[in-house]
Parts: sequence; structure tokens; C-alpha cells
Amino acid sequence: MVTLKQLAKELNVSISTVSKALNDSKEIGEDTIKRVKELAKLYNYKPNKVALSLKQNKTKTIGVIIPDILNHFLAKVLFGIEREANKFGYNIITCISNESLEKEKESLQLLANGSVDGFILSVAQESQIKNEIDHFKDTIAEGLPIVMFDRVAHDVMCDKVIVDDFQATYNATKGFIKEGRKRIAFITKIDDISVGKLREQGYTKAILEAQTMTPIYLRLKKGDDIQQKVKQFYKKHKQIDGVVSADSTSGVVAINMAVNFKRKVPKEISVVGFSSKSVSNHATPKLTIIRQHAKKIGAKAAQMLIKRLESKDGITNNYATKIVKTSLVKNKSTL
Amino acid sequence: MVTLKQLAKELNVSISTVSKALNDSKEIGEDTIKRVKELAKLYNYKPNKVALSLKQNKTKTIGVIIPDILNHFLAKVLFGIEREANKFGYNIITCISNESLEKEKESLQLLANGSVDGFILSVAQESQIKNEIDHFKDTIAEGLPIVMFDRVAHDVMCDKVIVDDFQATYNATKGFIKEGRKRIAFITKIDDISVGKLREQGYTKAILEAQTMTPIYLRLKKGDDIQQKVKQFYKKHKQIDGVVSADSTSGVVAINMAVNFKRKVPKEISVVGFSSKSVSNHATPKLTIIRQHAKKIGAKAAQMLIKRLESKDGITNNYATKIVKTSLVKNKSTL
DNA sequence: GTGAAAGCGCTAACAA
DNA sequence: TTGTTAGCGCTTTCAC
Repeated sequence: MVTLKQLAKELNVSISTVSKALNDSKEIGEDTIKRVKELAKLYNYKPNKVALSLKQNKTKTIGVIIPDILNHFLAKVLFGIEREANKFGYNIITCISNESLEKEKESLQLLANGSVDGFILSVAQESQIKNEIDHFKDTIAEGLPIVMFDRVAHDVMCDKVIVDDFQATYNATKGFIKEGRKRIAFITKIDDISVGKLREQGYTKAILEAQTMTPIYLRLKKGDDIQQKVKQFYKKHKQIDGVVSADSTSGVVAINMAVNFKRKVPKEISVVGFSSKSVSNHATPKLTIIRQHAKKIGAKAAQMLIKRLESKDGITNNYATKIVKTSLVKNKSTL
Repeated sequence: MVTLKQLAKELNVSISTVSKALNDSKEIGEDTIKRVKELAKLYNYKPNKVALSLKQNKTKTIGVIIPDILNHFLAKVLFGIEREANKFGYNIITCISNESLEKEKESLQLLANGSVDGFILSVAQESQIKNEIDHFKDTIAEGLPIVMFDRVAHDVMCDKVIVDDFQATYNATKGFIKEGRKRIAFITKIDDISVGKLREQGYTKAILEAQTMTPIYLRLKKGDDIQQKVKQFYKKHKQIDGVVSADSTSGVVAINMAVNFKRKVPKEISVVGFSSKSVSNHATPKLTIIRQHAKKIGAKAAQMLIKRLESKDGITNNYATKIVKTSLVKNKSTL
């Protein structure tokens, strides 16, 4: 990489002249500016990012800590973050916590050394189970703002972007009840994380409000053979006529397995679940989905962080929680 | 963040003493070292990464440019890269080219300003279609090594990690032929990228070698309603008894739609496709998959780049191409 | 055993 | 209009 120094030498001017010329300072003569710019172009000069960061004490880089990059929703949020951040000239450093508290702590620690200006993250499963939040508080205390999305730690004071999880399953379940369905089940692979709990609660509330109905749960664990579990579940509960699922895989399998049992979807058994458009295709008939607008969530989180980073005084209060509403996209797995 | 300066002041010693003490230099007295370390610990001192990068002229950061983060395979490779890079103390800056040549160029340009020490990337669809490779060459010429994976540009001299795409579909198709299947189709959503072409060629070669058979292709375009297309395809070609798919969605839909047509899978119609374990679950019966070992590919790419970065002399030749073999994982969609 | 000083690449206040 | 200098945080050579 060419440096100012080298350009200055070649042009027989001082470093600061070159610097000013490239920044269109009006202290510098027009022809000097022209000469400098030409040479800079010739050599494809680019200001050294590291030097700039050191000088200006900001990196224009955001640390993103994601529990699981193979989760379609989380990947999509990452996409949204990246795109929005780029618009404002920010890059993102991605760390994958792999649902581990230790890795989450480590990533936070490692990047809080001047590598990034702030963080966007979704809390790891283990951290949620153990309810550990000190590492977040420490980071914020060090002056690095955090924006949490989806799986948030309520007891940490920071900006948050969340989904109306409770309302979404509540409404979906209500919808089934209104259609006259009597045995509505809830299938979840994520009963131990915050959003999973909220989704379950939404379902449960709707069922209990119906008086005559009782909730039926299938809680899948990591490593389970999902198809087998769902199969057994259907065998045990033969009269299920509706399924609400907390995650996309459960929903897809619920449909495909029902079809395998020769049950008519959506007539005899109707399925709705949290998922995304592309995954809904994996079921035939297509899964009716609760869309979370992942990209929008990512974009919003990026906006909130950048706004905070660029606000004059590093305000450390005035934290906001933005709720991004889900929407129901009707496909062929519901009436 | 605390700096050496602040520690030095508080301890009434010079900055260099503090620096040396923290680095266990034996120039420094034992008790001084102890005093310094204690205070550093108290203040949770961490060396400023940016200053280090500037000083040492390396960032310990890798730029990763991915065409599509929602592609499960690519996301998994990213995971592999991240994990392996971390082992060696590297962070990754992720850019998503979104299959666009322009964005790919931009990302390369933007990060080639000292932000990263080198790149790992998979070529964007548009770049492959237009066969543009100058931006890669320029980057390498600037002294930033590139490692390409999966979708590579053969005419660029650099390290590469690829899959035996041709061989994989060739073998899979041969397998069907040996079983006595007569009408084997090939479904692809990616006929315009390098790996898509190779997979198609592998299939075609096997079919043509069988003398009596003719290839049957279904090429899906972006934005197609995949389920509809596959449905029509099955209607048109009623006697299809085998499907080889180049991507995971096609494989899953091929099975589910066959089941919908009341055809017995795998007996009457057998399906095998490039996919991953988690997506294979989305079909009932489960899709038999050609696994690409995405994580391994990512890890290998990271290793190759880091090795090059850390080799004494910045060798600019001796480029290697590593082939990561696929493996066939038999599930219930084949005999 | 400790400190002063230079330098990585850049910007900006101040001097000429 | 241009140049000099200091300084961002750090390491390292050289002097004391």
C-alpha cells in the first residue's frame, strides 16, 4: 500500500500538503491538489484504515455476535445488519458464539480492545439458561454500546429490537380456535430460550382462554430425531387437528409427517409456524408462516447502534426497545 | 480503555517500562513487573488492537466475502472459517456480495486499505457469468493473498479449496443406473455457476455412457415457484424413476412432490442431492445427500490463508488447490 | 533495571 | 499556499 509519505516524497511536498490536498482543503492551491490527486490515483492510494482508526479513536466497525449462523433467521438478521451498516460506512466483524456462554464472553472481551465501536448481538442459549449478564454490563461499562435483538437479556440496560413473539402465537392459536379446531398442539425445539418461552406462553394463553381445551406440547431436544419424535407424537395424539410451531423445522416436519399419515393438510390438520419464505417451500403443502422480518430487525438494530455511536455525547441512557411486528403469510397449510 | 500511558503515570514509571513489564521482559525487575501487572489487572488493561496493527503492519483479521449468507452451505463454510481463524487468533470481517459483481469489487476495494491481511471468498454468480477476474488479480497484486473456495475463478492464481462436484454426481448417477433405473432426471437451481455446471456435467456423462439413456434436465430460475415447476416437470415426464439434484431445495421438493403424486419413494422414484444433514430432514422420507463437508472446507481455507500470511517471505507462488471429497450419506430417499 | 526516542500512517493546530 | 510538529497507543532500539 502506498502511503502519504511516499506520495509526498515523489511530489517533493510535505506529507501534510498531500493529506490536505486529498481532503480538498482550500488551504491548498488548485494545481497542487490536481497534481497530488493524479499521483494518488495512479498509485491507487487509499488512506490506511488502521491509522485513521487510531487517530480518530473509532473503527467504523461493529462487532456482531450470533449464537448460530446456521439458523436461517439469525443468518438473515446478519444480512440485514451488514447491508444497513455498509450504508453508513461500517464493516462488521462476526463472531459465532455457538450458543456457548464462554465463547460469548470471550468474543466480547476480545473485541473490546479497540477492534470495534460497539456490538449487536443475540444472547446465546447457555447464557439465557444460566441467566448470566455480567459480561454484557461490563462491556457497556467500558463504553461500548450494545444493541440486543431477538433473544435479549431484559435486565441489561441497552437498546433492543424484539419480535412480538407472544402475540404472534396467541393470534395464530386463536385463529385455529375460531375455525373450530379442538386439539391444537404446540411443537418447539427452543423451549429453553426467551423467545421460545414467549411463543409457548402465547399459545398456552389462547388455549386456556378457550376453557374446554387443554394444551398439548411436544418439546424437542437437541440431537433428537425430529421426524421420529413427531411421528410418535402423532401416534399418541391421533386427533390433533392443528399445530403451532415455534421454529421452522418443526413446522415443516409437522406437515410432511401428517401427509405421510395420509391426513389431509390443511383440512384435517392445519399447521402454522415461525419460519421464513424459503423454508416454507420445504413442506408440501407450503407452510403458512409467521414471518419475523429478519432483515428489518437487522437493519433496525444497526440503525440504533450507529445512531448511538454517532450521537455527540455518548449518552448512556435513553435506551429504547423496538418491537418489529410479525406478519402472517398464508400458504397452503392453513385454510 | 486504559492505556499504557495512564498506567505509567499512576505507577510513576515510564511507558516503555510498563510495556516491557507486561511482556515479561527480563530487562525489568521482578517486583516492578508484579506492581505493573497488578495495576493492569485492576484496570482490566488490554493492549489496543488498532495501535498494535499499525505498529506491526498486520491486523490479524481476515476478510470473508460470501455471495449469499442464506445459502446453508455457504453459511456453514463461514462457520468453519470463523472457528478455525479464531484458533489462530484471527477475526473475520464478513461482507456479503449478494451475488453481485459490483458489491464484490467494492468489498474487496474497501477492505484492501489495511483493514484485513487477506481474503477468503467464493465468487459471486454475476462475476462468474461475466467472467470478471481483474478485481481479484488487482487485490493479489496489492499484496493481499486470496483463498477461493467452492466457486472459484480458475484463471486467477491463488490458493483454492474445491469439492469434487463432477465426480459426486457422476457416481450418484452411476449408482442409479446400476440399480436399473431408466429415466433419471437432473434438477438444478444453479446451472449458471461453476459448481452447478460441474455437477450437471457429472450427471450428463454418466447418462451418456449408459448408451440407451437420454438426460432430462429441469433448470430452475431465480424467482420460480419451485413446487409448481417440479409439479409440471413430473406431469410432463411421468416415468421418471430417479432424480439427482444440484442443490438442496430441489432435492427436498423433488421428494415431497413425488410423495404428493402418490409415488413411492424410494422404490418407484429415488432422489439424491447436494445438501446438508439438517435440510435433509425437511423431506419425508429423508433425502439421501451428497455432503460437502462445508465446515471442513472453511477450516481448510482458513488454514491455507493463515499459513501464507505467516510464512516468512510473502511467497507469491506455490499456489495449491485442495479438493475436499464429498461423501454420500444414505437416507430413506434411496434404496 | 529503567527511560528516552523513534516510528507505524494519518490529521490538524500552528508556524512560516 | 505550504511546511512543521505533535499526538493517537504501542514496541523496540539505544542510552543511561
